[in-house]
Amino acid sequence: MAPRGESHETQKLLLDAAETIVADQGFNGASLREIADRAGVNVALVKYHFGSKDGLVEAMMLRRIGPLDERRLVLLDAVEAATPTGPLRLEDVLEALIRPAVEEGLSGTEEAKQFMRLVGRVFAEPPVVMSLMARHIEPVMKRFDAAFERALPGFKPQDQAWRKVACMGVVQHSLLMFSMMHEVPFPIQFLVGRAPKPETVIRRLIAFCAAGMRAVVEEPGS
Amino acid sequence: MAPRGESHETQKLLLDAAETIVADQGFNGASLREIADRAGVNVALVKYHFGSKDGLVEAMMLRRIGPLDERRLVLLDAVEAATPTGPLRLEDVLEALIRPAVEEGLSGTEEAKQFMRLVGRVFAEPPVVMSLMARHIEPVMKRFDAAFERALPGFKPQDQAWRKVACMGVVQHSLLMFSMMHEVPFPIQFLVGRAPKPETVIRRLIAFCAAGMRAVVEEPGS
DNA sequence: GCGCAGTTTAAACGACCGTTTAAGATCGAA
DNA sequence: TTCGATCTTAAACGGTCGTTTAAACTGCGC
Repeated sequence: MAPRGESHETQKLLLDAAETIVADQGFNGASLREIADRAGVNVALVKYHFGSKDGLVEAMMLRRIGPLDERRLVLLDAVEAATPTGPLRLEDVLEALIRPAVEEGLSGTEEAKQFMRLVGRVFAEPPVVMSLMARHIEPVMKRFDAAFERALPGFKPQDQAWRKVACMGVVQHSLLMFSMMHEVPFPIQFLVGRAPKPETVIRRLIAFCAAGMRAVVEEPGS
Repeated sequence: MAPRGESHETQKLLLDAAETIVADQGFNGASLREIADRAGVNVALVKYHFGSKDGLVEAMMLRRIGPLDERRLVLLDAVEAATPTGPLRLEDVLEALIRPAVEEGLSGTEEAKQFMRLVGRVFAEPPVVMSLMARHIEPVMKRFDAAFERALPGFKPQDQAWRKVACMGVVQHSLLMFSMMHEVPFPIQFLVGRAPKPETVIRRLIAFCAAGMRAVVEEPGS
């Protein structure tokens, strides 16, 4: 079809198929034959274009992680530029963290939604997937650490840490639940109502996380 | 060794081994041969005692889910009994939800900790695992729904729903992070400090979730 | 002693896995 | 046309999977 140069078409077909199937069944559950079938290409092309299953999944994740983290940093840059000194508004920092993820997960292409599902369960994946994600998100998190310190002056670093973990849990779990709401075999009924608009979700998650991060923990002196 | 009657010993060995290995590698990644090896018994005994891999994992989960949910309901009963009418204290309801999970996940036996790791990633598992968990936790969640309505009167049901999802995300993700902190190959460095005591974690998560649940979301009128 | 149900064992079954091979197709360049 | 790099193909490789088989072992009632 398009022989000369690199056949980006076949690669794209494989990456798209991998996104759907890996998000659905996880790294171990997704087989190369199923991915290749969905892409409509031969299994051996995985080795040819990506070297191995690990290589395919790595390329699949890199294609999405980059733009997502970049958007987060662009938004964070804007927040920091608007307030060069003094405390940042906590809600603004949280929005830079949350908005790109929600927009990708709720109103992106079908493949982008699938990818956000995978992000929500990345800690369940083998080291190949997990460490790749961790490696790329670490410098972004360092930037947000500094921003949270400016937004919540007076909080000790270890207090920031667990609060940030809690926020990531809110975002990941909420996106995962929204993505699973539309699956037919989803057996949990305690999610009432229809899927809200992305802007609504963003406002809700920011409000929840901001209140949680500002929460004061009473000391055990009692 | 103990032939007559049912050989509960072999079953326990298999369940313990399955807990560790399934929590580590997920349902798809854990092989029966590895589980049987760790248990020190023959692979065929899985079929004999549990019928299949599905049966083994199902039995493994039921052994833990029951006591965990029971403790949650006992605590919730106490809260409701102490305040038969009028609004409940939100922190008390959250404690009934959070305390049993944190205590199991941070100070239980090694196998109990492993199980809580699995709970934190249950949404990434095949329907066998996922639907089983969902089926058993649903009636418990119904009870907590009613309790949250009493604790936050004036909130609409769909507002309760997403807030509860956010809380579950906080608890699951935090426990998962704590359990992964102690793994040597864990590549994420943004969790500073040592593992805190369970009581500290419980107070923190309750404070974070309570503040988040009370948070008011500004309406889009702007 | 023998029988017998409960339990354990080693070995094999077919299926699927990720990977590899070697040959073929397809085009632009010479 | 011939060459050669790029891309694709069908088929097979060794290995592991969950499952199954059939035979052995175990301890109690008879």
